[in-house]
Amino acid sequence: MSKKVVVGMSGGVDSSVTALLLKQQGYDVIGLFMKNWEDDDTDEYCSSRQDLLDAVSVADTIGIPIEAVNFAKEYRERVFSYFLSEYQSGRTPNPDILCNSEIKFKAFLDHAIQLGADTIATGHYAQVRDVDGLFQLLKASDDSKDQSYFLHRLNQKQLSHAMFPLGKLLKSQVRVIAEMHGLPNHAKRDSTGICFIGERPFREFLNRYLPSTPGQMFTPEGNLVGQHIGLSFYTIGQRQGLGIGGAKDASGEPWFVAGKDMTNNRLIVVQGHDHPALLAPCLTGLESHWISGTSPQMDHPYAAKTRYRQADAPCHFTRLTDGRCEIAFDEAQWAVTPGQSVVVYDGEICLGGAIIEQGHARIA
RNA sequence: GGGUCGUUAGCUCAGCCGGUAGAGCAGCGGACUUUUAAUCCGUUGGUCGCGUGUUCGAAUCACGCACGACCCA
Repeated sequence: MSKKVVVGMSGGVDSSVTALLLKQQGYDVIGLFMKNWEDDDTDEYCSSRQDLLDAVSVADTIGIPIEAVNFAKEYRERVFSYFLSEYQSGRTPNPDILCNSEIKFKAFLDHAIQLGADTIATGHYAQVRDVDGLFQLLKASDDSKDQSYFLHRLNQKQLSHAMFPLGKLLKSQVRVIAEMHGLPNHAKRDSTGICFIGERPFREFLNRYLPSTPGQMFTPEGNLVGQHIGLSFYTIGQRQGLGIGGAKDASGEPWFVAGKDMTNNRLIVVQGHDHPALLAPCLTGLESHWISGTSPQMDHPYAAKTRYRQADAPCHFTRLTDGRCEIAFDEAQWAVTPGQSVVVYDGEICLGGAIIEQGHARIA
């Protein structure tokens, strides 16, 4: 009897090819379609019905069973509530990281185990390596699609049950495979936006859940330069949506969000992409999570990124108390944003990371 | 009361000695992207304060008016 693997199928090309490859390798593959968001099933942004149809169609083509599961309650409780409270506190969370550690590799994994499977597979671009019983998360071969950033909060148990069959493939190869095998969604657009919620006018979406408290925009020097609609609706490094054009001493350069003064409800903005207030050579992190179970070494050169799809930046790590840590970069990083995650790499190995508490102007 | 300067796209401004207007920012759209940003590409938009005059022709010259800033009394 072949090994049973449950594949999370989204209706997209990546998870479809994942299922296809596992089937070809002889696994007993079961497809599961997750529906985790149903707040606005009626409106135009809900594409999950089409996604389900695509997933079913692909399963049919491949010749595997598929069923749908609904973790909307879990998603709302474990991911979305956090997402909202973070925004309300003025930070910029990354819900998809939580979605992986709490939904796909927890609720979904548990469900798969109940179905009699020992392993789940997803269409993530990343790799797992078993080194004498210690599971490592590695970057994908296709560096431009690497999604280890989103998976850095997985633990040993979760990784031990995970497979990422696309880890050694290029995205372009995945599309070719899909087309070769006649998968009906081989040309479907890559999905973007928050996992399960999708892409949508973000302010409008947030505004449905969060109160907006308008206030004023100031420069660090204390000059009033504009009005804001509520601090929750901005993030560090943001340029668009500020509505500031032409000031008295205007250099003609665009304006960026450099900070938030929550107590006075003020948005701090600066002019020019390279303004020093946007640069931080150092940051402190909260809720550190290390995949191996132990934190990185203090005197070892690592690389880290403070945002998804950012180039790894050389840095050094310092462990602090209470799950906090400090990361000092060789070169200052642009728009280090509280609430986002800093993810640490040792070469191709993703070590884990922490939630950014604050960027600092100088190394402590 | 007198004088100087200013009034051009949503904002800040450029348009030399006349031939019916441009740039940055903002805005909008697209690309990139399973967070949010950034970045890149493209793009809308102007009775040139109002009136009269000079001229073949005025945002550009002259005169008057309005408004604004500053200066002298």
